[in-house]
Amino acid sequence: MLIARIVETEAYSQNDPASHSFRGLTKRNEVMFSKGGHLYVYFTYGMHFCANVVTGRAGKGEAVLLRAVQPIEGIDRMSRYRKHHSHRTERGDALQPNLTNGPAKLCEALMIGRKENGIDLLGDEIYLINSPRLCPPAIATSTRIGMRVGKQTKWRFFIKGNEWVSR
DNA sequence: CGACCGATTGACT
DNA sequence: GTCAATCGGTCGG
Repeated sequence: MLIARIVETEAYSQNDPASHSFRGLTKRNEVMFSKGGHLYVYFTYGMHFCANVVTGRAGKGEAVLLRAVQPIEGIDRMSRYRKHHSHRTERGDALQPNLTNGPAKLCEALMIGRKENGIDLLGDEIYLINSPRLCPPAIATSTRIGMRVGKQTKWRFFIKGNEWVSR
């Protein structure tokens, strides 16, 4: 059993030029158009996987990208699944964990890949559980990371000050 | 069919 | 800060 706390996300919707669903349904993004509560995993840059929680009604093409998680249980196994990583990395003057602080890193650490695309998150393989609700001041927002279009939309959400956030 | 490129990462100047 | 790795999806001809 691996347990991790989601500490950073980004939102994507169909009328959003940065979203995979922007140009409509394709083989690759079909899970993104499924009913909310499924896992949409995509392969990118020829080597990385990234995972999303589908959030909309069927046909809507809405999902939330998991950008960073904080290991809660099984951190030793996660560390083994991550191929090339130093435990900590620079962020300005400070050091921060390097295990699950990025969308492709967390997939590697949690062994999420092609096979996990389309998983029903209400099942027993991968699922979400509640976490104590955070008050708004504890959540920060910003523009999303790594895109050429849709840069201005502030749909990145992360726990302020959490050291497992990607940046 | 060929060309381009990406919701990234790690290594390096 | 820059850049290569590496390949499937997407689009134009």
